[in-house]
Amino acid sequence: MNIKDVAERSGLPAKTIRYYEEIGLIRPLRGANGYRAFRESDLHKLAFLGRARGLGFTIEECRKLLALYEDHGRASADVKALAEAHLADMDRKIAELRAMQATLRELVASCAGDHRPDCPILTGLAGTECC
Amino acid sequence: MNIKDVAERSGLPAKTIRYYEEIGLIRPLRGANGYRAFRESDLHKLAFLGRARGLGFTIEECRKLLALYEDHGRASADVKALAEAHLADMDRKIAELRAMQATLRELVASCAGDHRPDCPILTGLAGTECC
DNA sequence: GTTGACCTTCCCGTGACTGGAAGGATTATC
DNA sequence: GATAATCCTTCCAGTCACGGGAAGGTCAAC
Repeated sequence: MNIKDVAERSGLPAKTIRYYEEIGLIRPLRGANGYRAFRESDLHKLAFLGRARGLGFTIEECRKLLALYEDHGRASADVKALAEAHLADMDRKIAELRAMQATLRELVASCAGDHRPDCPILTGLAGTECC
Repeated sequence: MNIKDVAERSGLPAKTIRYYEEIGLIRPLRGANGYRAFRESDLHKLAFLGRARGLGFTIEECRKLLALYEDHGRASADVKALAEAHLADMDRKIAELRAMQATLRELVASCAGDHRPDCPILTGLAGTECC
Protein backbone atom coordinates (compact mmCIF):
# COMPACT_ATOMS: atom_id res chain seq x y z
CA MET A 1 0.00 0.00 0.00
CA ASN A 2 1.23 3.49 -0.83
CA ILE A 3 0.89 6.46 1.44
CA LYS A 4 -2.22 7.91 -0.16
CA ASP A 5 -4.25 4.76 0.35
CA VAL A 6 -3.09 4.54 3.94
CA ALA A 7 -3.97 8.18 4.43
CA GLU A 8 -7.49 7.59 3.15
CA ARG A 9 -8.01 4.40 5.11
CA SER A 10 -6.57 5.74 8.37
CA GLY A 11 -8.03 9.22 8.06
CA LEU A 12 -4.63 10.77 8.71
CA PRO A 13 -2.98 13.22 6.26
CA ALA A 14 0.03 11.86 4.38
CA LYS A 15 2.15 14.56 6.01
CA THR A 16 1.23 13.28 9.43
CA ILE A 17 2.06 9.71 8.47
CA ARG A 18 5.51 10.75 7.27
CA TYR A 19 5.97 12.66 10.50
CA TYR A 20 4.99 9.62 12.56
CA GLU A 21 7.61 7.60 10.73
CA GLU A 22 10.20 10.32 11.30
CA ILE A 23 9.65 10.25 15.05
CA GLY A 24 9.65 6.47 15.12
CA LEU A 25 6.01 5.68 15.80
CA ILE A 26 5.79 3.47 12.72
CA ARG A 27 8.40 1.77 10.53
CA PRO A 28 6.93 1.00 7.13
CA LEU A 29 8.98 -0.98 4.64
CA ARG A 30 10.42 0.56 1.50
CA GLY A 31 9.97 -0.59 -2.09
CA ALA A 32 12.74 -0.67 -4.69
CA ASN A 33 11.58 2.74 -5.94
CA GLY A 34 12.00 4.29 -2.49
CA TYR A 35 8.26 4.47 -1.86
CA ARG A 36 6.98 3.53 1.56
CA ALA A 37 5.31 0.11 1.49
CA PHE A 38 2.72 -0.07 4.26
CA ARG A 39 1.55 -3.37 5.71
CA GLU A 40 -1.85 -3.94 7.29
CA SER A 41 -0.12 -3.76 10.66
CA ASP A 42 1.13 -0.25 9.86
CA LEU A 43 -2.39 0.74 8.94
CA HIS A 44 -3.70 -0.62 12.22
CA LYS A 45 -1.10 1.29 14.17
CA LEU A 46 -1.96 4.50 12.35
CA ALA A 47 -5.66 4.04 13.03
CA PHE A 48 -4.79 3.40 16.67
CA LEU A 49 -2.71 6.56 16.77
CA GLY A 50 -5.47 8.57 15.10
CA ARG A 51 -7.97 7.51 17.74
CA ALA A 52 -5.58 8.11 20.60
CA ARG A 53 -4.73 11.56 19.28
CA GLY A 54 -8.44 12.21 18.82
CA LEU A 55 -8.88 11.59 22.54
CA GLY A 56 -6.24 14.21 23.24
CA PHE A 57 -3.29 11.99 24.18
CA THR A 58 0.05 13.62 23.41
CA ILE A 59 2.43 11.97 20.98
CA GLU A 60 4.56 10.65 23.85
CA GLU A 61 1.50 9.19 25.53
CA CYS A 62 0.56 7.61 22.21
CA ARG A 63 4.02 6.11 22.03
CA LYS A 64 3.51 4.51 25.42
CA LEU A 65 0.02 3.33 24.54
CA LEU A 66 1.33 1.77 21.35
CA ALA A 67 4.09 0.03 23.29
CA LEU A 68 1.54 -1.33 25.74
CA TYR A 69 -0.68 -2.36 22.83
CA GLU A 70 2.15 -4.38 21.36
CA ASP A 71 3.28 -5.84 24.67
CA HIS A 72 0.96 -8.79 25.08
CA GLY A 73 2.20 -9.33 28.61
CA ARG A 74 1.23 -5.84 29.81
CA ALA A 75 -0.98 -5.28 32.83
CA SER A 76 -4.22 -3.48 32.06
CA ALA A 77 -3.55 -1.43 35.19
CA ASP A 78 -0.71 0.34 33.36
CA VAL A 79 -3.01 1.35 30.54
CA LYS A 80 -5.71 2.45 32.93
CA ALA A 81 -3.24 4.57 34.88
CA LEU A 82 -2.16 6.36 31.71
CA ALA A 83 -5.77 6.99 30.73
CA GLU A 84 -6.71 8.24 34.16
CA ALA A 85 -3.76 10.60 34.24
CA HIS A 86 -4.94 11.99 30.94
CA LEU A 87 -8.48 12.39 32.26
CA ALA A 88 -7.03 14.32 35.19
CA ASP A 89 -5.06 16.52 32.78
CA MET A 90 -8.25 17.32 30.94
CA ASP A 91 -10.01 18.05 34.22
CA ARG A 92 -7.33 20.57 35.03
CA LYS A 93 -7.59 22.20 31.63
CA ILE A 94 -11.35 22.46 31.86
CA ALA A 95 -11.11 23.96 35.34
CA GLU A 96 -8.60 26.52 34.09
CA LEU A 97 -10.82 27.48 31.18
CA ARG A 98 -13.85 27.79 33.41
CA ALA A 99 -11.99 29.99 35.86
CA MET A 100 -10.95 32.27 32.99
CA GLN A 101 -14.51 32.29 31.70
CA ALA A 102 -15.92 33.18 35.10
CA THR A 103 -13.66 36.20 35.41
CA LEU A 104 -14.23 37.35 31.87
CA ARG A 105 -18.00 36.85 32.09
CA GLU A 106 -18.14 39.19 35.06
CA LEU A 107 -16.32 41.87 33.12
CA VAL A 108 -18.50 41.33 30.07
CA ALA A 109 -21.67 41.50 32.14
CA SER A 110 -20.72 44.90 33.48
CA CYS A 111 -19.94 46.33 30.04
CA ALA A 112 -22.67 48.31 28.30
CA GLY A 113 -21.39 47.33 24.87
CA ASP A 114 -22.57 50.46 23.10
CA HIS A 115 -20.98 53.37 21.22
CA ARG A 116 -19.57 54.97 24.35
CA PRO A 117 -15.88 54.50 25.25
CA ASP A 118 -16.30 53.59 28.95
CA CYS A 119 -15.46 49.94 29.25
CA PRO A 120 -15.15 47.95 32.48
CA ILE A 121 -13.46 45.16 30.54
CA LEU A 122 -10.55 47.41 29.70
CA THR A 123 -10.35 49.05 33.11
CA GLY A 124 -10.50 45.58 34.65
CA LEU A 125 -7.59 44.45 32.51
CA ALA A 126 -5.72 47.64 33.30
CA GLY A 127 -6.18 46.77 36.97
CA THR A 128 -6.42 50.43 37.93
CA GLU A 129 -9.72 49.90 39.77
CA CYS A 130 -9.99 53.66 39.78
CA CYS A 131 -13.20 54.35 41.82
CA MET B 1 13.49 51.12 35.30
CA ASN B 2 15.51 48.16 34.12
CA ILE B 3 14.01 44.96 32.90
CA LYS B 4 14.35 43.03 36.12
CA ASP B 5 12.36 45.52 38.14
CA VAL B 6 9.67 45.58 35.47
CA ALA B 7 9.62 41.79 35.47
CA GLU B 8 9.09 41.70 39.20
CA ARG B 9 6.49 44.42 39.22
CA SER B 10 4.54 43.08 36.26
CA GLY B 11 4.91 39.43 37.14
CA LEU B 12 6.15 38.62 33.64
CA PRO B 13 9.54 36.96 33.00
CA ALA B 14 12.20 39.19 31.46
CA LYS B 15 12.31 36.87 28.45
CA THR B 16 8.63 37.45 27.83
CA ILE B 17 9.04 41.21 28.09
CA ARG B 18 11.81 41.14 25.49
CA TYR B 19 9.61 39.01 23.31
CA TYR B 20 6.73 41.47 23.63
CA GLU B 21 9.01 44.24 22.52
CA GLU B 22 10.24 42.16 19.60
CA ILE B 23 6.70 41.65 18.32
CA GLY B 24 5.84 45.30 18.84
CA LEU B 25 3.48 45.14 21.82
CA ILE B 26 5.61 47.59 23.77
CA ARG B 27 8.29 50.09 22.79
CA PRO B 28 10.47 50.91 25.78
CA LEU B 29 13.11 53.62 25.46
CA ARG B 30 16.82 52.83 25.45
CA GLY B 31 19.50 54.25 27.71
CA ALA B 32 22.98 55.29 26.56
CA ASN B 33 24.30 51.88 27.63
CA GLY B 34 21.81 50.05 25.41
CA TYR B 35 19.66 48.95 28.32
CA ARG B 36 15.90 49.15 27.97
CA ALA B 37 14.50 52.06 29.97
CA PHE B 38 10.91 51.31 30.95
CA ARG B 39 8.44 54.05 31.78
CA GLU B 40 5.45 53.64 34.06
CA SER B 41 3.29 53.46 30.97
CA ASP B 42 5.28 50.44 29.74
CA LEU B 43 4.75 48.79 33.08
CA HIS B 44 1.01 49.41 32.87
CA LYS B 45 0.86 47.93 29.41
CA LEU B 46 2.76 44.85 30.54
CA ALA B 47 0.45 44.37 33.49
CA PHE B 48 -2.49 44.75 31.11
CA LEU B 49 -0.98 42.16 28.81
CA GLY B 50 -0.30 39.80 31.68
CA ARG B 51 -3.93 39.94 32.76
CA ALA B 52 -5.27 39.55 29.25
CA ARG B 53 -2.99 36.57 28.63
CA GLY B 54 -4.08 35.16 31.96
CA LEU B 55 -7.66 35.21 30.69
CA GLY B 56 -6.55 33.20 27.68
CA PHE B 57 -6.56 35.90 25.01
CA THR B 58 -4.07 35.19 22.23
CA ILE B 59 -1.27 37.62 21.54
CA GLU B 60 -3.11 39.02 18.53
CA GLU B 61 -6.24 39.52 20.61
CA CYS B 62 -4.08 41.25 23.22
CA ARG B 63 -2.72 43.52 20.52
CA LYS B 64 -6.27 44.52 19.59
CA LEU B 65 -7.27 44.97 23.22
CA LEU B 66 -4.25 47.16 23.81
CA ALA B 67 -5.11 49.25 20.75
CA LEU B 68 -8.67 49.67 22.03
CA TYR B 69 -7.32 50.52 25.47
CA GLU B 70 -5.22 53.31 24.02
CA ASP B 71 -7.93 54.56 21.67
CA HIS B 72 -9.96 56.82 23.92
CA GLY B 73 -12.61 57.19 21.24
CA ARG B 74 -13.33 53.44 21.01
CA ALA B 75 -16.83 52.03 21.41
CA SER B 76 -17.16 49.62 24.32
CA ALA B 77 -19.16 47.40 21.95
CA ASP B 78 -15.94 46.59 20.10
CA VAL B 79 -14.27 45.42 23.29
CA LYS B 80 -17.30 43.45 24.34
CA ALA B 81 -17.46 41.71 20.96
CA LEU B 82 -13.84 40.62 21.29
CA ALA B 83 -14.43 39.32 24.77
CA GLU B 84 -17.57 37.47 23.78
CA ALA B 85 -15.83 35.83 20.84
CA HIS B 86 -13.15 34.64 23.23
CA LEU B 87 -15.77 33.29 25.61
CA ALA B 88 -17.27 31.37 22.71
CA ASP B 89 -13.82 29.99 21.82
CA MET B 90 -13.43 28.73 25.35
CA ASP B 91 -16.91 27.19 25.23
CA ARG B 92 -15.85 25.25 22.14
CA LYS B 93 -12.63 24.07 23.75
CA ILE B 94 -14.44 22.92 26.87
CA ALA B 95 -17.01 21.06 24.80
CA GLU B 96 -14.24 19.32 22.87
CA LEU B 97 -12.46 18.29 26.06
CA ARG B 98 -15.67 17.01 27.58
CA ALA B 99 -16.46 14.95 24.51
CA MET B 100 -13.00 13.38 24.68
CA GLN B 101 -13.43 12.77 28.39
CA ALA B 102 -16.81 11.12 27.89
CA THR B 103 -15.39 8.63 25.39
CA LEU B 104 -12.31 7.92 27.44
CA ARG B 105 -14.28 7.55 30.66
CA GLU B 106 -16.38 4.83 29.07
CA LEU B 107 -13.28 2.92 28.11
CA VAL B 108 -11.70 3.40 31.51
CA ALA B 109 -14.85 2.24 33.27
CA SER B 110 -14.82 -1.04 31.38
CA CYS B 111 -11.16 -1.74 32.16
CA ALA B 112 -10.41 -3.98 35.11
CA GLY B 113 -7.08 -2.28 35.76
CA ASP B 114 -5.35 -5.28 37.23
CA HIS B 115 -2.35 -7.47 36.39
CA ARG B 116 -4.08 -9.19 33.46
CA PRO B 117 -3.36 -8.05 29.91
CA ASP B 118 -6.96 -7.80 28.63
CA CYS B 119 -7.68 -4.12 28.20
CA PRO B 120 -10.82 -2.61 26.67
CA ILE B 121 -9.03 0.74 26.44
CA LEU B 122 -6.49 -0.70 24.03
CA THR B 123 -8.99 -2.71 22.03
CA GLY B 124 -11.20 0.36 21.87
CA LEU B 125 -8.31 2.40 20.49
CA ALA B 126 -7.46 -0.40 18.09
CA GLY B 127 -11.04 -0.16 16.86
CA THR B 128 -11.21 -3.88 16.24
CA GLU B 129 -14.51 -4.18 18.15
CA CYS B 130 -13.99 -7.92 17.87
CA CYS B 131 -17.18 -9.39 19.45
C1' DG C 1 6.18 10.51 -25.49
C1' DT C 2 3.85 13.25 -22.82
C1' DT C 3 0.68 14.43 -19.59
C1' DG C 4 -0.89 14.05 -14.87
C1' DA C 5 -1.01 11.97 -10.57
C1' DC C 6 1.67 10.14 -7.48
C1' DC C 7 5.97 9.69 -4.58
C1' DT C 8 10.42 11.45 -2.27
C1' DT C 9 13.27 14.74 0.70
C1' DC C 10 14.18 19.24 2.48
C1' DC C 11 13.33 23.50 4.61
C1' DC C 12 10.43 27.06 6.61
C1' DG C 13 6.45 28.60 9.44
C1' DT C 14 3.09 28.21 13.22
C1' DG C 15 2.29 30.35 18.98
C1' DA C 16 4.21 31.97 22.72
C1' DC C 17 7.49 31.58 24.66
C1' DT C 18 12.07 29.18 27.24
C1' DG C 19 16.96 27.97 27.67
C1' DG C 20 21.47 28.90 26.99
C1' DA C 21 25.75 30.86 24.99
C1' DA C 22 28.79 34.79 24.25
C1' DG C 23 29.95 39.08 25.49
C1' DG C 24 29.37 44.12 27.41
C1' DA C 25 27.90 47.18 31.71
C1' DT C 26 27.30 48.10 36.39
C1' DT C 27 27.77 47.49 41.23
C1' DA C 28 29.92 45.59 45.40
C1' DT C 29 33.78 44.11 47.68
C1' DC C 30 38.58 43.82 48.88
C1' DG D 1 42.35 49.80 41.23
C1' DA D 2 41.41 44.93 40.57
C1' DT D 3 38.17 41.47 40.79
C1' DA D 4 33.84 39.11 41.25
C1' DA D 5 29.00 38.97 41.04
C1' DT D 6 25.14 40.51 39.03
C1' DC D 7 23.07 42.67 35.74
C1' DC D 8 22.19 43.68 30.73
C1' DT D 9 22.45 42.78 25.56
C1' DT D 10 21.78 39.91 21.16
C1' DC D 11 21.41 35.68 18.80
C1' DC D 12 20.43 30.86 18.05
C1' DA D 13 17.98 26.73 18.98
C1' DG D 14 14.25 24.08 20.93
C1' DT D 15 9.41 23.23 22.25
C1' DC D 16 4.60 20.54 20.03
C1' DA D 17 2.43 18.43 16.25
C1' DC D 18 2.20 19.11 12.38
C1' DG D 19 1.18 22.03 7.42
C1' DG D 20 2.79 24.39 3.11
C1' DG D 21 5.39 24.37 -0.65
C1' DA D 22 9.56 23.70 -3.62
C1' DA D 23 12.48 20.65 -6.38
C1' DG D 24 12.81 16.54 -8.35
C1' DG D 25 12.04 11.24 -9.22
C1' DT D 26 8.34 7.46 -10.61
C1' DC D 27 4.44 5.39 -12.50
C1' DA D 28 0.08 4.56 -15.22
C1' DA D 29 -2.73 6.01 -18.98
C1' DC D 30 -3.47 7.64 -23.48
